[in-house]
Amino acid sequence: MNNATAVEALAALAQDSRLAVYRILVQAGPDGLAAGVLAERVGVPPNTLSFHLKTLGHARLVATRHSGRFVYYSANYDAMNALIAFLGDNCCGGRPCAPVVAPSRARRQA
Amino acid sequence: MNNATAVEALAALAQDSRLAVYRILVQAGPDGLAAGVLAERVGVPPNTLSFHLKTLGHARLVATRHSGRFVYYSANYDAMNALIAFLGDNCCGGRPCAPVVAPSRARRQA
DNA sequence: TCTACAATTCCAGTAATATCGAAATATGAA
DNA sequence: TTCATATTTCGATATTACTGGAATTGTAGA
Repeated sequence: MNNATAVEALAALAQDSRLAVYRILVQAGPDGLAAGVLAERVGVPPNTLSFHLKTLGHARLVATRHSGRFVYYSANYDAMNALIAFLGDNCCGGRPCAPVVAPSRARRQA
Repeated sequence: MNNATAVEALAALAQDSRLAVYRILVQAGPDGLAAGVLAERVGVPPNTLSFHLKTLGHARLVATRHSGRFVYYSANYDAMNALIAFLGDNCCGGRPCAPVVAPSRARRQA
């Protein structure tokens, strides 16, 4: 993870519809949801959502799986964990501190 | 934390100079750094950085402390932890899952 | 008070992003 | 093949964001 990659991921999430989609996918789990279902749930036209899904995909925050006419989108958990680790990297210069932002041991192992 | 607040925080971080500043402040710890020091480290004019610091401040990601002619900026760790919790909320519908994005027990207690 | 310095605000130009109608692509069913 | 559905691409417009020079505010020291 580097600055540019992190900016791309953060920018992908920094939009109403895209953040809503991402959270729905995190809650939906590994199987994901079809593009049309997401469009209806978020309340935007399918073409507009397609644009946003492309943005999330290019940032590697979501993955796609094709099944017949449907395209299922799912959250990429590894990308989020890497982003969180990057944001909290070397928190407080490595000294022990109460307000830790660094990933927990469990998270790093995931 | 709600969608709009999270979007504002993510948008604040989704910019090269601002992300660089934020990470420097996370590593600097609670004492923070003066605006001028940040401008020099990031390599942008003071007025441009001031604009970016205002954006980070409005998103509550950084706090300010005045001391004489200097203004010290520091990272707001609570805001980041709240954002991370929001992003991983109800991961996989609450079912136990390997790729957890939800905050660790230690993080929630911080 | 006068000067120096830190930081911010103002302003204008430029660039990037969001939106959605219409058209195109692709798969499945009749 | 023909039709219906799912999704994406195209194109044009509107909105928002980034940048940095110049001017301003505020504090400290001579």
